[in-house]
Amino acid sequence: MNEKQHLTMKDIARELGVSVATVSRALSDSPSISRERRQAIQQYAREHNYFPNVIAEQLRHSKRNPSRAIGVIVPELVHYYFSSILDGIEAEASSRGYQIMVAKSNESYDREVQICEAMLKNKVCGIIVSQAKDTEKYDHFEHLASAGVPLVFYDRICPALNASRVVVDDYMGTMNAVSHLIETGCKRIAFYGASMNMVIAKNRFNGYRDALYKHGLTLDESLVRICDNRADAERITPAMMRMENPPDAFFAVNDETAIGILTVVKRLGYNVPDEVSICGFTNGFRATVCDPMLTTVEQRGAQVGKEAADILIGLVEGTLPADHAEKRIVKTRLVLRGTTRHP
Amino acid sequence: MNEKQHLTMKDIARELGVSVATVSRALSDSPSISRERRQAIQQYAREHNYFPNVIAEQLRHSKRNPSRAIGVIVPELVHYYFSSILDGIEAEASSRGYQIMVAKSNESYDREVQICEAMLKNKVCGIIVSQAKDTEKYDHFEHLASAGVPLVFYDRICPALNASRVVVDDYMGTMNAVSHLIETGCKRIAFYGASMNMVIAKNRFNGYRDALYKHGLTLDESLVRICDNRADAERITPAMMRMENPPDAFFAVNDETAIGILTVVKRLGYNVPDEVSICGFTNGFRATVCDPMLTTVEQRGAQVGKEAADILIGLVEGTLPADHAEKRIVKTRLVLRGTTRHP
DNA sequence: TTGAATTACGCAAACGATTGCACTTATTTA
DNA sequence: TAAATAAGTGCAATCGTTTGCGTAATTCAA
Repeated sequence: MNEKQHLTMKDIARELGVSVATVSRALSDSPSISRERRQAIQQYAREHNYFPNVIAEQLRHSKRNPSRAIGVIVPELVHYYFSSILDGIEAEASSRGYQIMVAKSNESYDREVQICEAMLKNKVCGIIVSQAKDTEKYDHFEHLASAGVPLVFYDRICPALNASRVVVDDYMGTMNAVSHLIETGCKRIAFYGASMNMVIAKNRFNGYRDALYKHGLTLDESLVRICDNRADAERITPAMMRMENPPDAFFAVNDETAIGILTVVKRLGYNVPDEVSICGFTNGFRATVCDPMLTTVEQRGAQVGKEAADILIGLVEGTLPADHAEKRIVKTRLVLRGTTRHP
Repeated sequence: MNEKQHLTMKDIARELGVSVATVSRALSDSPSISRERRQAIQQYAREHNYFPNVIAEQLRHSKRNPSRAIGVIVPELVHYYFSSILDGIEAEASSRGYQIMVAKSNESYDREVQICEAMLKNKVCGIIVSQAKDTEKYDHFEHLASAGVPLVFYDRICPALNASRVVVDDYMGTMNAVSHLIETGCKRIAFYGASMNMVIAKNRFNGYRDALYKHGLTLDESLVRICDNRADAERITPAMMRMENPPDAFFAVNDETAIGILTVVKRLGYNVPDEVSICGFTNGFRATVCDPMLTTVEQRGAQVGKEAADILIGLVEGTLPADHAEKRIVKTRLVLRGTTRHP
């Protein structure tokens, strides 16, 4: 019933009394095989549902043709932004005939190194990666690069490496969002961001700062906090609101944090958005679930993934020169909802 | 700088003036090679960071050793439950030395067939799959099975095929949830479920029905609706509440739908949970974001994924007999929050 | 009829690794 | 001293394909 052994060209050749070479050529529709034989062989193959052994094909072609598997390293899987990116990568890859091999770094440097090794062994044709928070050494990436495996960074890029990358426009995204808060009457805007050693965190902070300056406001350090998750937001926000001159708006580095702020602010009896405005960053599932719904900066993960895959495939197929570092920036979009006032 | 060409055994052999066979044996630490040579070869390999070409290894071993890549087919990626499952699969797979190859069916039968083909070509050692909603033929799965590729279904199983599977206990999960609604005083409980041609939808409905019966309530068909997303929920719920004898509770097939109900019910001025109770199914991101937070049945996607990977690897490695159909059921857990009353 | 051109195929080497077998030395035993 | 044993290597086939080259059979032109 279940004939484990796949049919090979050799089998077909034996059965039809021709050589393996003839079978190979017939199946690739080479004109150097007579029409009748070609058709006979193709028909036999079809009827016995032959399909080529890619392993062998790849081995034969390893010099010229790379594999068609793209390695994707993602810090987390159960995460709106990252799964959107994965979705974008998968869509682009599959539409261009590539498969994706996915591994989760769990934000750990060691795991990241392991994964690179495994992917290299599995002969991926290239790797799309967002660095783990943990990662401060780049030797594993350099090693890949010198082994000729194209690398594309997304989200958390590696500033020390001049590699291809696609990021969202954190600076402008934040700048626009904070400008919107100011333009709807907010004067004291708090900023909850991630630790500044990540490039994206710094860019968002700069966008915040410059939006304030642009509108003639001053930066009050007491309104700036390191905070990028809900639990921390719920912990530190009450104190923030107890200040003698509390904020009238919050910009949070992601939706999750914004929701934490919203929860606390509502519990403390403030009206959102009239007394306190809140703006997040991501536009994930959560944004339309809370009450009022969250104004937030849409991060367009699927687009990021698509661009990353596009660059990688370009690098693999030689459309882009191998030594070229392609850098793309995906524009964000401010989505206005109920946690901010409207002009 | 960037020497594309990987170092092969042949290179090492040439450089050290020995045969390829000797290199192979030395690297596998065979005692039949003299200690000095063995060490010299190993050192040379290490210094020039040689690593074996898996393609070639696999070709050589294709008879005995399957590959270590697991194919995973998922209907959607940007989805809490499915990304949780993916997370569980990835964790189990990577801890046991396997990679995962992911593809998204987009709920389309045609795409599903394509993917199966691609995965077969890429010589995955087995496939973990949730059927697309669309799928009603199973030939592609049977084809895989007869090619000797182990198959494990999760979530949406294929009832016509006696294959391994892991599902959550939809029946008991729903039964317990509806019982909880009844025990906290609800008498008219509406049911929003998916189309009954999916097994999981039917199981959930049966759980609902039996919970009613068990508590001496009767099933009112006018309270049962086909509805599994937020937009539909927001569309049909107002009419539901305008009935002369409106429901005092809702059970929804997923959190998203439950949120839709919650939004409408709150807007209509009902108090949740005092006048109307709501229970969802999933326990995803949304559940803790809405106000009040959602009582829901936790679906434990990561556990489902882990079990599925465990079965598949068992099948691949022969721990489980190849013809055996292992069926596992993951217990759900009712998470009580603010949208239902507490005893 | 003969040489050239064309057609249709097979041979065999490659891709990179593994492994049974044979072979050369060196060492031991009788 | 001859023969048996052991230790250390190499040869060559193999996994399933692809492909340059050679060659037999056929056709064509002169």
